[in-house]
Amino acid sequence: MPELAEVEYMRRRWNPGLGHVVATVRLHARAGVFKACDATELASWLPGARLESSAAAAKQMVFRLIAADAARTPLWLGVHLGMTGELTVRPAGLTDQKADHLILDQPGARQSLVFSDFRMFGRVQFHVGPDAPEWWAGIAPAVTSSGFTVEAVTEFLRRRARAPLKAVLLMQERFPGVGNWMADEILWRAALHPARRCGELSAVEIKKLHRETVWVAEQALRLIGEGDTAAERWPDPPASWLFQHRWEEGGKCPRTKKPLERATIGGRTTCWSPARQKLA
DNA sequence: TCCTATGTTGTATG
DNA sequence: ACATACAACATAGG
Repeated sequence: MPELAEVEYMRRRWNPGLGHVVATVRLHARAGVFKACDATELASWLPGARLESSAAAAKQMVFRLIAADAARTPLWLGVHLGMTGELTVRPAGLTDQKADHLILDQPGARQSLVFSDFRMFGRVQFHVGPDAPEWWAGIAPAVTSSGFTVEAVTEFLRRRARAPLKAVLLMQERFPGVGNWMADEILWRAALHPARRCGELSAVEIKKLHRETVWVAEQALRLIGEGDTAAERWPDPPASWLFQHRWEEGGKCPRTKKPLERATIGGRTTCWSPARQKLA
């Protein structure tokens, strides 16, 4: 499920754990969920550590802890939700579920912090020491930051001149946090056909693409900021967004009221409004 | 049975 | 070396 704003929403779900000590850790190292980290190291460092803070960037989350050793060693716990990952806070004492991968018990708060993901495309990362690990420090500047410039987008599109716009918007090294629905939303608002080749965009079109990328990210973040993280799901955007119509059969473009189209572009199911987004 | 799914990565090909 | 395309990963639901 999770793209930029939804990842931020999931991060906040573990907020009740801030300031509390993780007494015990239970991990179920199935499939590839722990393949990006040393699960043994994680299991030896986390017990006794206190959760200090958390942050999200792109589709990555980091939870910062202070270890229980005399040196108060900083710990970095990373979570990527993949397609179906979830973070929850569970009352202490409940039995583990089938899709649970990592459970941090905080008896002082009578709760456990749980990472579950039935499809197992999610990833846990772990790093010990004062310096930020590459998987966190190496994330591209947020699309809502001053580092996301029209010039950077222009250069990026130029180097990928033959690729369809849709495929390039999904590239995390320039559009961190953008996923399938955000890419479609951005292109729809910018009135750009998803199959357009990146190299053929005018300066004005690139500017529109940049502006709508920022807008969609900002609005999505604002929207989920109003949501209750104890709820089943984050608040969906209003009906004026393509988001609300992209999956429904016979869906209509909220702007032109003409039928939407769906096809695989850039390897992903893509929805667009032919009346608004032209190829030529 | 076959198809789909809001993600990333490894591999093949150009 | 770089850009591009696509199978693979693993599971559930229509």
